Amino acid sequence: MNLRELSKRLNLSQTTVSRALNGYPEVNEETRKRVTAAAAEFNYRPNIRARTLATGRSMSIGHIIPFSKQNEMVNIVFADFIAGAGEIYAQHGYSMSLSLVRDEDELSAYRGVADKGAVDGIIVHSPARDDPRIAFLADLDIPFLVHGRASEVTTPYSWLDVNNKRAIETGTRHLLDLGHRRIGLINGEERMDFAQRRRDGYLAALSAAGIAPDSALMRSGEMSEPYGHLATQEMLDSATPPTAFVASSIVSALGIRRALHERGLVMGRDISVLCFDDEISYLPNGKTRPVFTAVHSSVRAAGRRCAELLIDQIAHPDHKIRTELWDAELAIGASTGPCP
Amino acid sequence: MNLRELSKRLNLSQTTVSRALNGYPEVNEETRKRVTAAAAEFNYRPNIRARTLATGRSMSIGHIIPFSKQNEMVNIVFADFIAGAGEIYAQHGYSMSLSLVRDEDELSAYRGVADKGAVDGIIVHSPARDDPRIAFLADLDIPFLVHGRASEVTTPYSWLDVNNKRAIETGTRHLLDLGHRRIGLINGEERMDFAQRRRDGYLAALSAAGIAPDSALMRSGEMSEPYGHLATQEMLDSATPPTAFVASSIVSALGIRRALHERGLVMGRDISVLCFDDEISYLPNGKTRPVFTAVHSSVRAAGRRCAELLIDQIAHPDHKIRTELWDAELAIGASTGPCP
DNA sequence: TCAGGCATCCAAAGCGCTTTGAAGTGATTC
DNA sequence: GAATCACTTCAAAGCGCTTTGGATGCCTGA
Repeated sequence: MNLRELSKRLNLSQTTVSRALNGYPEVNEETRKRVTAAAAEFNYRPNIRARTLATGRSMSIGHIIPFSKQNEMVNIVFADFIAGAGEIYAQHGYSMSLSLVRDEDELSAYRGVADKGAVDGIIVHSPARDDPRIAFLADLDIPFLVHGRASEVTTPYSWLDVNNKRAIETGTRHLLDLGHRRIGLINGEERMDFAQRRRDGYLAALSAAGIAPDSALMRSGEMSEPYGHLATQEMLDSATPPTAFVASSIVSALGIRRALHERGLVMGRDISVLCFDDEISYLPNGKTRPVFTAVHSSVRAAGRRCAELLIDQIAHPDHKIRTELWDAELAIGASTGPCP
Repeated sequence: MNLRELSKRLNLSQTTVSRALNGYPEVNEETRKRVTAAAAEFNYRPNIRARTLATGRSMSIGHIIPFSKQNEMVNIVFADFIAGAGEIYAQHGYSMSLSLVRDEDELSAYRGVADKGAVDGIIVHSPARDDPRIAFLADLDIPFLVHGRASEVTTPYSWLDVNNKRAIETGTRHLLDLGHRRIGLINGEERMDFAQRRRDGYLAALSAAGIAPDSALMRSGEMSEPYGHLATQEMLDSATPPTAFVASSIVSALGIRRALHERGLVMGRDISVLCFDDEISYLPNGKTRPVFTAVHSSVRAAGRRCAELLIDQIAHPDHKIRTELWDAELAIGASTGPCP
């Protein structure tokens, strides 16, 4: 049952039926009732593909999600970001189209996203510092927005990011204020822009306190529980172990906690732990009394806001670039205390 | 630059240009070269919307992901499932379209998925026991496959599921074999089909060992770290605390571990913990020596297989229903030991 | 010489919608 | 009585591709 068929049965033109169903004003109320009744009776549902071609808009937003072949990991925060963005999309009648693209894949692998007309806009996740996707998309002349930034990219582009540097700088200063002098950093992979910025924040805080960085205290790798565990073990085994840790993710922090427990160390007393907390829904840090002292910023809220910004950008292609920098907040939890 | 424009410049018909670009045999090699060269030169990319309308296939698979308003959670395993499915889709030229649908939303909220022509097939996630989506989709007459099952639904449908009952039954028996008699169950929400089946497995194992179930030892709720923590605390505070726990997820198991540590209890010695492990990429349980004794089954592999089954179903709409039941494997880790 | 076959290419008809521009009603106004 | 207007409705032209059902020319073999 398509529009032509339906309009024939109603003895009306396709125009009228289409307008009746889409709520246009120039159609008699009585006619509209007849039409909607018939549509329901014959179980008519418009073909979205045809509509999409006729209107020139696909009402769909693409998400490009990198995932590394190496560790077969999708970024931890992704599910919550999507949940936030999905909420906004639903409100505006958009749907969401995903492409998981391996690190090593060609840019041409953005099938279903970069294809002309497949989506009305694109959100880019977890950019690397010199992410080639950004120039590629700018060239494609399609609205897009980056969650995060790519410091080495010179093309202008829209983005929303957390002030990662300031966040970790603040967190590290908190540990310094507690008297810690040897602070371990367990970071994400530093080709990722956010990881680089977090390291910068860590270094800035040390430097402000007049402490020389020690490369033995800085690790970067996948943000998984076992990596946090491993890195902690190794640092604690050194001759001059750290008295505190800064973790780039609450997931790595879980690994730190496990390593400390195994050695009978009490978190917040013997060793302090501070982490960046994206407020992942199934790993909440506790509202009133956080388990981990953390700088936190809701990735779900970021998803919502990115969706809003992109939709706005699609609606008004005139003023192009928009950027937003969010500050993370420090919340003191049970995992930090004065340097013993 | 569209097909017509391009064919004009080449002094060829649209037919020939289209065929040249899509690799049909009935076009001169020389002409094909000219065409591909011109396509590259003018940066021609076919409009996917038009193709989709002309071919009648959207080359896109929809995923319906429920998420509960209540706890604002997207199922933990979702990201890895998607990563697996996405791999297969990429191989077959499909893209992936997501709809996050709130529990309380009407079925009509499946915009962009149930819309006619938007997708060629659908994967349904985390079905409830009487999930209304299944009958709805069967009615829509579109290929779909359920990851999991819905016991109370009578309409036949395709599915892939883990044998949740047997898995937890096996796990529970392992604890019983170690001498445990009071075993706590920390389950997911039991309107979810898998949670119900896991409870069934737990009860079956107890019953086989001649142990009467104790409702004080059975909890169900969101599969988050804090819930695991809370449930454990409460059970340990009872007059007759359990000596072992069965957790429905590795995430709840993390909460159990935290609660035990807080009380100075050693996991695997004082209290045993067994969990169901979906092999989430950033919470791996350890290959050689698992942290948790667990019944495990890869949700990423499930994603891959679901994608394969659905694509096959789309290609051969004739033999309709296909089902697959996977067995989870028990792997002994460090978290279980003889009842003290 | 001509039928038949092969290799290329093409015109045109969709796919199922939206939207433009125009036209058909009565009712109202001058 | 003609002109104007608001309200409805419609025919038809796209949107940009794929695909059907021929054409066209050239070569082969009888």
